[in-house]
Amino acid sequence: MPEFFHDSKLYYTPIEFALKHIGGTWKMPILWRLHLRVMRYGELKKDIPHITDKMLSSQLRELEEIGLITRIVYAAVPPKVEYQLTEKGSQAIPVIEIIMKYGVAMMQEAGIPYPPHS
Amino acid sequence: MPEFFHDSKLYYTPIEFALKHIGGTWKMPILWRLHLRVMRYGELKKDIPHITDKMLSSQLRELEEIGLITRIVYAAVPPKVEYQLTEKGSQAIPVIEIIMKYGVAMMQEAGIPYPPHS
DNA sequence: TGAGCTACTCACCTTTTTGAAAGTAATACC
DNA sequence: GGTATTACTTTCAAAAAGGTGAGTAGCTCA
Repeated sequence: MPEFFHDSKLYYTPIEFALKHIGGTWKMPILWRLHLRVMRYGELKKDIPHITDKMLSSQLRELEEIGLITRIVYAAVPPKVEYQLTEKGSQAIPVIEIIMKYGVAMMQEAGIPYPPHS
Repeated sequence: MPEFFHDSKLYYTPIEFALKHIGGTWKMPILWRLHLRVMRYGELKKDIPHITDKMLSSQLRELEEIGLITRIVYAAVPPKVEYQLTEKGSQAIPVIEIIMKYGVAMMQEAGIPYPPHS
């Protein structure tokens, strides 16, 4: 059985392990934006519709922990913090891109227009 | 805001919509096997470690509902039911493949051997 | 003095997903 | 009659994910 432990969690497949890194509702939208440019916390929050502070900061922390992004703190008041994709993080971008394209294709097959008129 | 409804559920991104089709712990492992060959319920159950009857049958029903697989019932006792990937389902295979490869790459970077000796 | 700014954290709650265990239908075979 | 077979369903429980609303630090500027 191809199963394994990592950080005291049991995984069954590489798929599960992959989605531990980039899965959930918010991780891919965050990574995608950070691959376009370095962004501050507040910029991400404005740019990602509906995300809450709790989800944004928890997901950023998780992404930092597994090494996909870097957190850069500037000693200033009010605070300034930037997030940047790492080399490891950039490996996720082609994966995210193909999932996005698949999603758009499925939407078209379902008759949903996208993007919903600009 | 690029958000939309489908089947009375609100989606924020194409990524979310894609993962509605192929996301969760079990859908990709199922689809991957069915792309290799047509399989019976019991064969899938034996081949996918740890999956329970509840998860297998519920995931198969969801995949059938959105048209990624076909359910073929033979009038026999005891029952015989086969599952087959549809044309629409086969569109998901390249996506699954790239996620699998990414998962394996992440495992190697984490020092986890895969497959864990055959 | 007091409001404003930024990047958060915390406690609590609801929803969604997954799991465990048991039960069922219909027929064949002993 | 009793057992085996296959493909399920049902109920209850647990865990994981996500959402809500409020609060905080520390300095600046009016």
